[in-house]
Amino acid sequence: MTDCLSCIVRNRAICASLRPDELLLLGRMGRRQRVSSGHTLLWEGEDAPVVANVLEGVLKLVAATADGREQIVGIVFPSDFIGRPFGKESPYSVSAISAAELCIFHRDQFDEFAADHPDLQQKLLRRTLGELDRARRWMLLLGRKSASEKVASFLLEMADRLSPPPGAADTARGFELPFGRQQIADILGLTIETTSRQLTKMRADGLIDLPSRRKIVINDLAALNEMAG
Amino acid sequence: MTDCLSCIVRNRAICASLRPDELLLLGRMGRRQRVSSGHTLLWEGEDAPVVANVLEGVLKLVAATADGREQIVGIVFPSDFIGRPFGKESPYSVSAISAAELCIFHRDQFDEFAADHPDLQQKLLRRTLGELDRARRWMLLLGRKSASEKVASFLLEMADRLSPPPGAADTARGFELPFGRQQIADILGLTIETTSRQLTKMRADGLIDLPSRRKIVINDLAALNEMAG
DNA sequence: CGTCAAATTGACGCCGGTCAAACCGGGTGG
DNA sequence: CCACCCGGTTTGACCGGCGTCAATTTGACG
Repeated sequence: MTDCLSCIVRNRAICASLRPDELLLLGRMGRRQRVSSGHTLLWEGEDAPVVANVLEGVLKLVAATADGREQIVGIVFPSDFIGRPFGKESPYSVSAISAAELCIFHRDQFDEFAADHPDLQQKLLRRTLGELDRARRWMLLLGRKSASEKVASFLLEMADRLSPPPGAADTARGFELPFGRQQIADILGLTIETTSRQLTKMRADGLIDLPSRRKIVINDLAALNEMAG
Repeated sequence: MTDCLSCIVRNRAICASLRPDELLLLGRMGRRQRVSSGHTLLWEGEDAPVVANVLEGVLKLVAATADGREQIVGIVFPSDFIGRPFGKESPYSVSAISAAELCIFHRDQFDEFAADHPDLQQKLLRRTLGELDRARRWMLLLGRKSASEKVASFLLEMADRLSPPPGAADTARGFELPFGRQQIADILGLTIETTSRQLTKMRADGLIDLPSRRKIVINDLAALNEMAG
């Protein structure tokens, strides 16, 4: 049985709204599962029988055109929720981009449980409203920003979401992306070449350092903010 | 006092979840308001003290860059809900693009009411999840589709959302857009010139007719679907 | 040190943006 | 009824940013 009380995301996931006895009930419905990097949980357009909380790792939500062009439409971090309550099929696919651990529920069981627990449903509503806001800000980026503005905006958002908490051991500024270049391109609606060129130019201009393939160090936050448009 | 029982959107708006006595309570909190085309209800980044149901008319949600480029990030039709429950400021502005009638609530009063009415909150959650799905499909369009694919996708979506119900009086195929060319461009992340050129080309190719500035008649649905990518 | 995928760099072309001019339709006033 | 006006739209000419294709370099790992 799943031990929810000691769960790493106990206080951050939607479960935080539940009392211990309710948590026990939900825990009985859930099942922990490890998935390896690259594994696809839900397929675009297919029936989506499960929802889940993310305990560890990072996943991407991907929409694709008929001829295979891909756009990443969401990034899922630990304590985030995935799947589509109250809907049969997923409008995008969900894949792990790192090894991940999930807490999985059958969708209809979860829906039923949620209907009986308004606080859980409110947490889910708050989260969904936040995701919607984020998606809409991203639409501005995709529709109206230039390549350099896109990359600058991306770095700022990632610095915000990924920077280690201020008191962390590594005093080294900077953060490690969970993405490769192609995935950054798929997030920004660019090609991998354009993405790479923009990053190289920013390094040449001294705005950032790129100490390894996936590490980013921001040298000039103000200039980056300016550039983000 | 607002008479909710006879409201035009009684059965389609989130209020549909309420019993007559609950509706009476909510009705006391609400206030009907007409706004004229062009009026902006909420400003991007400013405090958003109200939420509302749309009874009549069409509104747009707009995000903008510092230098004035605009992207429409949502379109709001009758029975849709606007505003940001559980959040102080609006991440985008909301403006009427036709004369409109709204049913307005103070945000914190509404939040409180919603917390006590799980069915209302569930309706709101379902709606928000639907909006999120729509926003994400639009991200694919903005990030990865060509101008012709964008315009074709737009026409199909509008045909779907705006076509008169099958048994309507006007047997004339087609529909009337609530947008001008500039607004279509702002929806698609294009310029007005590119949008205009694509529409003209589609007419030249016989895919559509443009009987007046805002009317669209689709002649070849299959070809349009093909073109949408 | 060898291997291989990922990333970078370069050369080139095209789609869609920019700027400018012409056109259209609907409303107003003579 | 018609001339005029004016915002919205269309059309044209031009050009630059970003995509495409291809070659090279890098760095992680055995």
